[in-house]
Amino acid sequence: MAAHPAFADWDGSVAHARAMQSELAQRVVLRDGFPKTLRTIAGFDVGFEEDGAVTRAAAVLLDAETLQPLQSEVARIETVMPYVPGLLSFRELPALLKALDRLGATPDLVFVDGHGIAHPRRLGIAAHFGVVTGLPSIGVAKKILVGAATTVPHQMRGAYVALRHKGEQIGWLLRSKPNCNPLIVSPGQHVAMASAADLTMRFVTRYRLPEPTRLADRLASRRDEDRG
DNA sequence: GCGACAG
DNA sequence: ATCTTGTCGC
Repeated sequence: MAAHPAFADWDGSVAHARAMQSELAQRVVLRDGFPKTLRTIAGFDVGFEEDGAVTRAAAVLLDAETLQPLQSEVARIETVMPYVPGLLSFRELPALLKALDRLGATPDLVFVDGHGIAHPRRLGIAAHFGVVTGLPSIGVAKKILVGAATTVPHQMRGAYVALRHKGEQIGWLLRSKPNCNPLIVSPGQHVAMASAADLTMRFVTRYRLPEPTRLADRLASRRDEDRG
């Protein structure tokens, strides 16, 4: 099934995938582990072609200071698994890792479209990506998978409220843009809960999505009649 | 048992 | 995720 070494020991079953998530979740560290001054950051997202038969991942490297894109890569692989809520990383991570490979560079921080620890077993695709690569990561999703917030964030840009699940905070609902649905931001690897929202807002310009994820989104989807 | 369910 | 034009609201 999966062709990437990170999935070499997976027997292909849903049960084993869940067990692997629980084990990998133990390795997630919620402590800021990135340079004080970010040099480069990257955004990752996935899209599909050929009716889902082909998985296409996009990676965009940006200058953390100017937010200007420095490099863009698109990787394609044969789709390895259907979409199953909670097991998204087993479907999309192989392609994302290939895109990171093509990037060659080592960004100081990575943003992945999807959840970090805001997941049933605390291992959303951004957290999985971080544990496997060792890179600091943050998950930026558009919808909640699990958990709930007591209130909604104020309409002011940058406002946020906690997303909780089973007695613990698993992320934030962040109003990145006024009058737009809040983003669900959660730490992946080497990022503290308290820093996740700030770090994300740091890269939001005039759109709902932060630049890293927004640019990767355009490349992964077929909106920008593409390249690669 | 019944719904909810990232992309 | 993906198929797709116009339209309402800030």
